[in-house]
Amino acid sequence: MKIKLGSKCHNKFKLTNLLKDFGRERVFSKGDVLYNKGDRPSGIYYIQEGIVGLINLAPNGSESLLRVFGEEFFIGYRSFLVNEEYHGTTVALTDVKLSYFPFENAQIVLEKCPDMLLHLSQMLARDLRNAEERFNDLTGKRVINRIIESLVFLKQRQPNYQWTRREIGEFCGAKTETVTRVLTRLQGEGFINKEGRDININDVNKLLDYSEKLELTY
Amino acid sequence: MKIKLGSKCHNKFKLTNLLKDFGRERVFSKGDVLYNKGDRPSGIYYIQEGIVGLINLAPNGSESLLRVFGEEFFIGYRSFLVNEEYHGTTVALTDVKLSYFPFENAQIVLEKCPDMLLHLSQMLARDLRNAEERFNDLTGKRVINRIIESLVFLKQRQPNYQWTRREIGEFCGAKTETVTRVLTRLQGEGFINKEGRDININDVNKLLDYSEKLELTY
DNA sequence: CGATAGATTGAGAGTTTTCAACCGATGTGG
DNA sequence: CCACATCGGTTGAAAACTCTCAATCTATCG
Repeated sequence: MKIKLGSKCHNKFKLTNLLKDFGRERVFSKGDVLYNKGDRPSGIYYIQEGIVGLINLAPNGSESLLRVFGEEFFIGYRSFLVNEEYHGTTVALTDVKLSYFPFENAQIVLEKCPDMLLHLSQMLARDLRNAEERFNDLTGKRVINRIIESLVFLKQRQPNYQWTRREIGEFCGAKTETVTRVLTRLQGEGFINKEGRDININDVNKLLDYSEKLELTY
Repeated sequence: MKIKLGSKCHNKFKLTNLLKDFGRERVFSKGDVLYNKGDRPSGIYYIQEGIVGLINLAPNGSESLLRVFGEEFFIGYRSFLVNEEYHGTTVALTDVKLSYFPFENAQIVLEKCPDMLLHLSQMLARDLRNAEERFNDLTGKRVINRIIESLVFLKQRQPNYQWTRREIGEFCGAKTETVTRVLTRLQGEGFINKEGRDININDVNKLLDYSEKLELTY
C-alpha cells in the first residue's frame, strides 16, 4: 500500500459506493440516543442527513457537548479504532438518517478502501487539535470570549440549526444563564440579533474583532 | 495491506530496527524547546530517553500542559498526519535523547511498517479520549478533584519525575497556589506526604476514594 | 554562601454560578 | 381553536469558588 500524505481525505465517489454496498440504513428521531457512554462499539456510522452531538455527563450532572457531526461525517471511529468502550453518548440533535456498518463490514471497507484509515486518522488529528484548543480556552479565556467563539464555530458548522443557549454553553463550559447574559450584551452592542430563540450574527469578523479587543482588557 | 484491528500497537523489535536505520539521533537539555507552536512540521520524533511536555500558551499568558510524553513515545504525529502547523510547543522536561525522522523518512517507515499508521491512529484515539475527558472535568469537577486525579495520573506516568505544583496546575487548569493549598490539605488528611518539593502518595486507592467522596458533596 | 526557582500563606477581589421567579414560544389534546 | 403543559429564555440578587497579589520561606545549585 502506498500512502500519500496530505492527500484529500478520501475519494468521495468510491467511498459512497462502498457505503451503499456495505452500510445498513438506519433512522433516528430528534432526541434519540445512537449509543451510550460505556457501550461497547459494534460498528461505525456515517451520516446521510441530520446532526448528531457527542455529549458527556459529569458525575455532578453537568453535561459537555464534545463534538458535533453533520452530513458526511463519521461517528464512532475513535472507539472503533482502539476497540474501547465509548467515552461519550451520541444524541440526534435533529432527525437523522445514517449508514451503519457492523464491525466486520467496517473492516471490509478498510480493506477495500485503504485510504479510509488515513481518513479516520486525519479526523482524529483534527478532533484532537480542536479538543486541546478548547481545553486551553477553558483555562485561559473568559466566558464571554468562549461564548463568542463557540457561537461563531457552531453557526459556521451548522448554519441552519437553531443552537440553544444550553448547547452553546455545554460546548464552551458555561451555564445557560451566562450565555443568555452574554447574548443580551452582544445584542446591546449591536453585534448580533436575537429573533425569538434564533441568533443572527450581523458581521462575523466584527464580532471576532470585538472578542479579541476584550481579551486585551484581561 | 491487511489491517488487523485490535492488534498490538506495533512489533517493537521490528520498529526498533526501523528507527535505528532511518532515525537521526538528537539530544536536548532540560528546558529546551523541540518545536514551537505555529512551526511547520518537518518530521516526527521518537523518545529514547527523557520526558517531553506539549504546552500551549493562551493569549493572556496562562499555560496549559496538554500532553506528556515519556520513553518510547512518538511526538509530533498529530501535525504530521494532517500536515498542519503545530498547535502547541514541545519542551524537554528533562534531558532528552530521541530519534528524529525527517519527513521523507517517516514516509519510508510508514511504507515499510504498515502497522505504523494504525499505531499512530490509536495513539490519537487515546489522546482524544484523554483530552475530552479532561475538558469535561474542567467544567464538571472542582479543583480539588482535578488536582487529585492529575497528581495520580502524572505520578503513574512518570513516577520518577518530580512534578512541580505549576506543572500539575497547568495540567488540570489550576494556579500554583491552589495546587499548594490542596496538597497541604491532602497532607493534613494523611493521604500524601510532602518531602521537600517531592510528593508521595501514601495509598492511591484511598486518595481516589477520598476524591470520589468529595464529589458527592458537590 | 549567595542567588534563584519553587513553595507557602493570607487577605481581598472578581468572575461565574446558583437559586428562584417570571416570561415567552411552541406544541398537543380535548 | 383554545387551554394548558412544557421547554427554552430572561433577569436579579446572593453565594461560592478560585484567583490575584504580595510577602515570606525553603530548597537547590553554581
